[in-house]
Amino acid sequence: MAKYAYQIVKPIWNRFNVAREADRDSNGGHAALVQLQAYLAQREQPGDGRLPPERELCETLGVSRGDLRKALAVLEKDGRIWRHVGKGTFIGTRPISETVAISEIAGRSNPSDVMRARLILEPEIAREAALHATFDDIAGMRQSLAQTRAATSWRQYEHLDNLLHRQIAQAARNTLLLGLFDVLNAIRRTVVWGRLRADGARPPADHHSFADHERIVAAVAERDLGGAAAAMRAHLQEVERRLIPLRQAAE
Amino acid sequence: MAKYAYQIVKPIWNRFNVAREADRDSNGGHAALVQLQAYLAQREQPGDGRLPPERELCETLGVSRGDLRKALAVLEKDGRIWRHVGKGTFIGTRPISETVAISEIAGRSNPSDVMRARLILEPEIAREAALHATFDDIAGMRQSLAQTRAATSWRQYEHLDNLLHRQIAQAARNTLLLGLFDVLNAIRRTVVWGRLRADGARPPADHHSFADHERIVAAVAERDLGGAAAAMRAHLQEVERRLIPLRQAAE
DNA sequence: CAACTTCACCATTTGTGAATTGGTTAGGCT
DNA sequence: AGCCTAACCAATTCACAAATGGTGAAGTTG
Repeated sequence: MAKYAYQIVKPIWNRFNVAREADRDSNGGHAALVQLQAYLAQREQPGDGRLPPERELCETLGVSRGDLRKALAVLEKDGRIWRHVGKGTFIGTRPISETVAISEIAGRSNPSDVMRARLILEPEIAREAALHATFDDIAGMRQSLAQTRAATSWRQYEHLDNLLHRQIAQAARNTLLLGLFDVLNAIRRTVVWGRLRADGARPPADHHSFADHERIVAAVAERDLGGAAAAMRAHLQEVERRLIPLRQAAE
Repeated sequence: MAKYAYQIVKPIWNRFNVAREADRDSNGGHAALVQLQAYLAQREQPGDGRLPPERELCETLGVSRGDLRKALAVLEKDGRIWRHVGKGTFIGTRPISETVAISEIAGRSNPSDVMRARLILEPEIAREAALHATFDDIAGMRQSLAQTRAATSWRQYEHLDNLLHRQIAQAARNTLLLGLFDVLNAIRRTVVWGRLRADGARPPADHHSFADHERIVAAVAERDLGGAAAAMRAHLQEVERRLIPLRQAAE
């Protein structure tokens, strides 16, 4: 299966070998490097910048695998290629890390950081939601709102609260903002992990969040951009205010 | 392979069926729900909170798969279980994904989404930076600023521009905001990948970004919170304005 | 003896195909 | 009209083989 097209480079080992001075030692590696550079230079670009496997390439170039690896190591240090076990050898710089570890960020963040980030992101997301929400979005929010009031346990309430906030983020119709919201949310849940409320089996009927949430959804439904943002900001500030005594009690 | 131990619950279908009033319709779903709740209640916790597959469980409980699925849907909506195709059904809340794939978000985002998100995040990050930046932070920004002016190629300029914006985010002294900035930045680089400028070998001396950046850094240095946010917002809006003709030219 | 060559082995990744599992639909039945 | 059954669909998991860079041990050569 010859996926990758490449041409054979005639060995020019001897030419360079005898021409250089004081290379009684380690000239093999240098010759392989020259061979490899010549190979790369005359190589056409197949889009995918993958080189043949070492075991093939060393035969193609007429050098041993050890020497080829020395040459490849030089090019890798220069940033001209990058390698990975099981993947192969590729031309160019190593691609940026494809994934972000939630726990890594969460481990260096505290609840205050989380609250600050929420206060920055979520009001503006609510503003976008007020601009882009569909009727179905709003209907879904109203349904969650009603279910939130009917929650019979804090656990169920927090699940529904989560759902409502995410519905708002989804209504913003911006997958990137939704992605950032999800990242922030995952970190929040990691940071406040285990911080359960024990003061009552279910949220009281006059819990501030019910009215807060209603104001937010109402503003979104009325396409009141500023009102949605303000309502969300007020809600989060109230949540923050209630969080402080909890933290003090934990000390 | 019976990985999961569970006991058979004797059908109590009839008891509930005849006891309820006015349930000539849709009592099947309710009976299945009661069966399922009884099953979950008497079930011991095997650490792994996995339930048997639907096809087994409906036989065990003596209900049809359709009714079982209705009951499972209710519990899922309550946040008591979570399900996923190919994985199974599990007790508890859906686990948060430990890693977020950049390309997954980037693949569903467009440059407009990116710009909107930047306009939301970065001005507020600049505000935080104005509040928390140390002298070393500001000195580093000024150095990057000077290097940006001295860039000899667009590629080098963009590298330094990147660095400056990240220094600002770092100065906010909020690892969570910095993490969100990094995520956003990685997505931005993926979305606009390959959108290279061909109109000149290096940025012109009167490029708007130079003055923009100077205003931002100056506001941060003077601890002018609102000024830093406003300067960053103006900068990004200018970037956005310059982006539009590029997009039109691409059509 | 020092360097090179060759070979074997290791850890990671990729690819493939079968089996599993939640989600959905069509047909028949009560 | 609603329920049941069966079949199918799509996503996931699992096991296994092949591919690939990384490493070291033995033999070879000058």
